[in-house]
Amino acid sequence: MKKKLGTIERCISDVIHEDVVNKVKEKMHDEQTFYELADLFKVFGDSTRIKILWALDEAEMCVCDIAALLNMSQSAISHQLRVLRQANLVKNRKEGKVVYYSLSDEHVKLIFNQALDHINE
Amino acid sequence: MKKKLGTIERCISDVIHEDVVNKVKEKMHDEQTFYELADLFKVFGDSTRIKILWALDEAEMCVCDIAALLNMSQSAISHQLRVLRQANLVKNRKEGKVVYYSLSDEHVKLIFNQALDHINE
DNA sequence: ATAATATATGAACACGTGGGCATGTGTTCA
DNA sequence: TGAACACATGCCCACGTGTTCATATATTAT
Repeated sequence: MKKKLGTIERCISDVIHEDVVNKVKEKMHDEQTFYELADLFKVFGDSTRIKILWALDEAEMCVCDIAALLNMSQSAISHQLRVLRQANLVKNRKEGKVVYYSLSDEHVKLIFNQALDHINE
Repeated sequence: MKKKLGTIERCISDVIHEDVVNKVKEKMHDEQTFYELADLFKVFGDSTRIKILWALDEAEMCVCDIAALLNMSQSAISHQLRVLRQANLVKNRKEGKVVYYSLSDEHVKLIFNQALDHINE
């Protein structure tokens, strides 16, 4: 089964398993799905945001509370909450000057638990 | 219940819910656990790596195969495989010149599925 | 209205990271 | 032994991102 690939600079060899590659290629999701997945995980990929999400799973809290809990500036927390909002991971409710944040769905906890399972071998 | 916090520049107010914060603080995981979680998600937070992981869940593949499948350079794939190896997400098996990669455990797929659930509302 | 306070946001900066390029390592084949 | 090839890796740079600082917005109290 000879290769008839044209002038591709990468890995032109008979070792490449064209059948496998083609089979996998057929089953591939849209490019966009992978980007969306990566973007979601990107949001989880910061310890500050992880802490915020974990904390909000324990209790609804305002920005002040979270800043105090994590010993970080209000601004930093606010910026991160924005990211979490845009990713639809948290929702908020306003009560006077105070804005209370909470998780917007169950998936967060489920994903966390799977990840913890992995970390703990 | 007045605040007795010293000279902290952040959010010194009576609105802060000290009881809630303290309760959540008690239940907090180690700092390190959060970092490990974030680091794991960081690995998932790149579309190239996501594609590689997804592909390896479909079939064991060599570096060449993956590069061809994703239409990327061998170097780029190799760099990313290194990241995945260091995160213990993939394992490899050498056969002559060719190195075959595959997923190292089930968690990856489970985490993916939860994430897809979230994306699809 | 003015002051005080909770939160949001824009600009700027420091830092981390993905991938290209060049090269090194290990293996097969002539 | 030497050429060809699969893969790994170090260096580099362009780009993205988290936090700080300063400031804006919204709400309450005086």
